[in-house]
This record gives sequence, structure tokens and C-alpha cells, in this order.
Amino acid sequence: MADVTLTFPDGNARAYPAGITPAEVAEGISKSLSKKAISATVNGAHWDLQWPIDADASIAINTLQDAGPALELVRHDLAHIMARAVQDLWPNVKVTIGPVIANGWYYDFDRAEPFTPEDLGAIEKKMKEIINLRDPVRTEIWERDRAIAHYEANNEPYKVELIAAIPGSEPLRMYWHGDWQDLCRGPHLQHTGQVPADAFKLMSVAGAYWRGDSNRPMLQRIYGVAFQNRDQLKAHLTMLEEAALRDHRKLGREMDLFHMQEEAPGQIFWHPNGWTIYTELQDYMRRKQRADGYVEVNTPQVVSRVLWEKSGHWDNYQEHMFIVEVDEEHAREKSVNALKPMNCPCHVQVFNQGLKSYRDLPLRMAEFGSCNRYEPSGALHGIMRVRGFTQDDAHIFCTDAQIEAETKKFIEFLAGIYADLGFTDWRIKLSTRPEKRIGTDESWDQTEHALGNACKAAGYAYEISEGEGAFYGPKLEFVLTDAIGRDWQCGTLQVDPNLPERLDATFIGADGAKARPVMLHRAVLGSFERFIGILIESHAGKLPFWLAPRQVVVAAIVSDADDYVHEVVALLKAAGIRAEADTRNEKINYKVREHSVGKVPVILACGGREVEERSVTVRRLGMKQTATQTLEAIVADLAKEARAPDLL
RNA sequence: GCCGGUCUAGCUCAGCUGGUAGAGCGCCUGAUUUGUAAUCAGGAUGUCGGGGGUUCGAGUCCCUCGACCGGCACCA
Repeated sequence: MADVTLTFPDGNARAYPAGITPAEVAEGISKSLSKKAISATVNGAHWDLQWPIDADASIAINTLQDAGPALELVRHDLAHIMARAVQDLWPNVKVTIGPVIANGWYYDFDRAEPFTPEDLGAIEKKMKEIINLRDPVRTEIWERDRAIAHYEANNEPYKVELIAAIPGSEPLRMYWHGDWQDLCRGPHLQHTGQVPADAFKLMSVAGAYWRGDSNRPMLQRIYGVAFQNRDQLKAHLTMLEEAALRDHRKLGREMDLFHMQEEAPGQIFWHPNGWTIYTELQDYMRRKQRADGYVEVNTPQVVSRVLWEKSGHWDNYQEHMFIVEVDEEHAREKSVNALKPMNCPCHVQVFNQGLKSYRDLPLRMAEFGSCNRYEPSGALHGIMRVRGFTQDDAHIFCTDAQIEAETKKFIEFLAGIYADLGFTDWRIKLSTRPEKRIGTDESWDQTEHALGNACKAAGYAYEISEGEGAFYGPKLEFVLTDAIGRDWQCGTLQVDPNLPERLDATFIGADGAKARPVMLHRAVLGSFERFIGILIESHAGKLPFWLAPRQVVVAAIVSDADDYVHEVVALLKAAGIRAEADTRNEKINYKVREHSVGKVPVILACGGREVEERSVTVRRLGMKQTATQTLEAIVADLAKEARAPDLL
């Protein structure tokens, strides 16, 4: 048999008989390595210790100490161990798939009865038993027919369907954990005992559609998290607890920002504190947009069905629209209208007034547009996914040739705003042509390239979201994450040649002929509601001074200071600062605690000494130490701090 | 929309197998004049998410509707 040359990470190379497995290689190196080994990295690929190597390759033996392979394998093996535990406990449960995800894994089961929290405890216990068995993992490649016959015999229809979906060219690999078998592409650990039994936890059960298709059966998905050791697991759980404290729904209540109630699901009752954030942000955005060459418009909320039919929304988006039927007193016919779910058709109406020249393009038309969408009930989420919201929307009417430059300009605009608002950690996704689409492949090629190039030109990397574009054009999504790491699309830019066509938007070109503009739908924040939710979570409620709803509380230490406190508040207000007095009959400790919990950035305490000196003692949120400043100095300082970043 | 869970005072939560609702914080009243994360004492909290049913009796059991939470699907 021919030899293969394997090159180790230290550069040494050795010849082995072809077909040697990494397990055998490890054994040849040392007994202890062979015991500790979990997998190999062969030519950069993650390789099972049992898979033969048939050609020259680089090789590294991985152990549980190697975070990348260890986390992947531990989580993957746990998915199998969990499935085995479930089938041990309930033999009738059918297994489906169980991939590794961020921090852990899930596995989807088909079972008539729901899994209860107690069941999760029982499953976890059973999993620990399986781990303690230290059952060897073995693998074989099977013929398709045999695999299908096997799963049919075992009444596992989902597995049969999975096999049917695997391309015929790919080998079918079976894995065993002890006697329990699963179809799996691997790799896996050597034996179940290599899983750290104290570093995983089953987290939750949730419904999930088979193959992600809402027309197919709903399965039960059990989520688990796993790490290399117990401390990492504990750290993760602690992180989750802390993240829960940053939840905007909790902070919204605690900081008295807004509330929602049954009578208006998915809509927000903004309280004075929350509305202050909203209006500050809106004022800031308005200034930024003006400075960046946008004109601002405002368009109707309730618009006749006639326009929605022309725009195509009536056919394609009706189920998400709030339909309003108006029975006018003297009208013979009811008029059917809809609350606008988006602003674009109305903006085209504004564009269409009067003749537009190529000299008017690009025309950047902005609106803080209030939209209502009948979102599915299960999609609602705090103030981040709602049925009534306001977009910082704009449509850029331009020519094809202007798309790339306008996109680049927009990305830079957005990046500046995100930076002002304290976001450094955001991503761009480029969503490309979906299966169901209009337009030629050439035009898709062009616009997809234009968006990608604009990202590059602006200096930002992007991920591709294959097939996620709108039916009329590709889009960029600007994604931020919430407290517990869920992704939210905030900013967006979508190329749309369709709506100008449908609503007959034209301009007179340089050649004197009518031409069709393209529209770029774009938003920076996305919606004020979602963005404020993210903003609250990312700052854990401690908003930057200019956005803080309550900026300063002036607290009296003794009631003799009350008059002075009111004087200080008046001076601060005159300087444009949101200040209030706290002259309640309470100790300063009490007031400091209460306003700190309330995330007020600055507390100014006034006692006899301050009255005497005409000073204040400043305590900033999150800082223990205090400093005494003169009244003039603190008013000047805070007035400066209160300026929005674009006014600095 | 789908699967599962939850809904008790303003907030956070307790209330066992059905016997007629409680705590802490907050709120109100009074005392206290206080120096940087909860001063003390007293007082009132409520259609137990809505509706219907079973029962002598329902916060508790059943049905139904709704909202919310976690996922999934959706996210022109």
C-alpha cells in the first residue's frame, strides 16, 4: 500500500500507510495524546479520528483544550446524546435534526405530548448517565438503500426524508453512540465520556417547523448550551442573567419610558421620559438629514385602496395592512382605505407632482413616516417589533448610474450616526436575488455589484444573504444586536426599479426624453421604536447625557436648602438642561439610590455648605466619588454636555 | 399565524390536593432635618387577564377568548 506524508504543526513530516486514521497517528505519538484526542484538523478540515487519510496532508490532533474543535464536537455530541436520552426515555419519539448553534445546540423531535420543564430535568439526568457510560463512538458509511430501509423499519420518516435530500454523490455516514444510531456527517468524539458532564444545560423547549416550513408539521425543539468546562457554563449563565437586566421592556417600566396594553397590541404609549428620548433622537436625525442633502416631506396616513392597487401592495401585502372602511354619511359607496404600511407610494406621488429634470436627481426625499403593519401576533416583541411605528424613511430618486455613489454616501452617513449613538458593533448584510423576482439577470448583476462596491468603497465588509433580496431588487441590511445577542435589522437600503415603473415616475433626461428613475428605499435607524429599544439595551438604560430623559436631579440634603435647590434647577433649565428638584423629606442616601436606579446621569446634592458657598456636590451615575463645583461651573459644564453630538 | 408557557395590589412575587387573598417595595399619613445606593411608625391597596361552565363553594378544576414571554414561520 502506498504511503502518505503527514505534516505536523511543528513542521515535522512523517510517512504513514495510506488509509491511516488520526486515531492511529495519535497513538503512534503517545498514549496520553491518544487518550486526550478528540478530533484532527486535516488540511484545515475538521476530521474525525476514525476517518482514514488517503493523501498527503497537514494534520493536527485536537484535544478538549482546543476551543474551536472542542466546542463544536462537545456540542455536536451532546445533540446526539440528548436525542439518545430522549429516545431512551420515550422510545416512540421520532428524531429529526440537531445542529450546533451559537453557544450550544438544539435537536428537533416529533412527539405527541409536549416536553415539560420536568422532562428537561429528566433528560439532563439521562444524558449524564450516558456520558458516564463512556460509550465508544463509531462510524460507518452506508449504502442509501440500506439506510432508507433501516429508517423505514425503525419508523423514522424524517430521517428517510433527510436521506432523500442528500445528493447521491455524497456518502451517507452513520454514527453510533453505544447502541444508539444516527445519520450524521460527523465528526464526533471518541467516546461519550469526553463530554464534560458539568458544562452543559438544557435551556428551553420551543416549537419549530419541520424543515423550516410553516406548512409542515411542528416539531418540538430542545435547546441546550455547552462549554469546555463548568466555569465557562456558569459565566454564560451569569451573562444571560445580566442581559435580562438590560431588557428594554424591563428598563422601559423602571425608567417610566413607555407602556403597552391589551387594547392596542403592538403599539406604544410613550410616557414623557420615553418621548423625550424619541424627540431628541428625531431632532438629531432631522438636523443630520438636512445637512446631508435631504428634503423632508409628510404624507397621509389613510390612503385609498386605489393607490395600493397601483403600487401592488393590495395584491402582495394586504394581509399585513390595517384596512379602514369609511362609510361617509352622504356617500353611496363605502371607500376602502388602508393605513399606510410604508411611505414609498406616497413619496412617488410627491415626486410625480410637476415635471422633474435629470438636474433634480438624485432627489433625496425624507419623512418620519408613521406606518402601521398588521404583524403576526407571534412576531411582536416589546417595542422592537410592533404594529405602529415611525421610520426615519427616505427615498432617493436617482439614475442607475447614481446608485453606487448614493449608496456609498448613505453608508457613510449611517456609519457616522451609529458612531454618534455609541454603536461600533454593527454588520452589513447584502441580500441578493431571490428565486421569485422580476427584472433581468443583467440588471441584478449590476445592482448587486453596485451595492457591494459601495460597501467596499466606504470601507465596510459585508456578508451575503443569499436569495434574501426583495423581489424587485437587492438590499443592504444594517444589523445591530440586542442584549441577549438577537439580531435586528435597523438600517436598510433597497434598490427598487419596480415602484417607479408601477406608479409611473419619470424625469426628463439630458436628451430631452422621458426616463424612469430608480428608487433607493433607505433608513438609518429603521424605526424609532426598534432603534430606541436597541439603544436602551446597549446602554443598559444609561443613555448618553444628551439623550437621557432626566438629565439632572438636584437633591436637597436638608430642607433649609430647598429654596437654593429650586434656584439651581431654574438655572439649569434656563441653560436647556432637563433638571428637576428632589426636596422630599428623605435622606440623601435614599435619593441617591432612587435616582441611580432610575439611571439619572447627574445628581447634584445641596446641603448647608453648598447653600453657603453657592456650589453643588456632583455625583455621576456609576461613580462613587463626588466633587463640589461652583454653580456657574456646573451649569456651563452640563450645558456643554447636553449638546447632541452633531452640535459639538 | 404555529408550538409551549405565563397572566394574583402600581412593581416583584407567595397562595399545598377547591373553603372565600398575602409579603416586600412603592403609595398615603405622621415623626425625623438627614452628607452620597433603602430612617422609623401607622394606613389603604385587588372585578385573582375577560367571558362561560362544573360545584354548596373556584385564584385553584374544565371550556373559550385575549394579551404577554420563549422559539418557529413571517419581516414589502
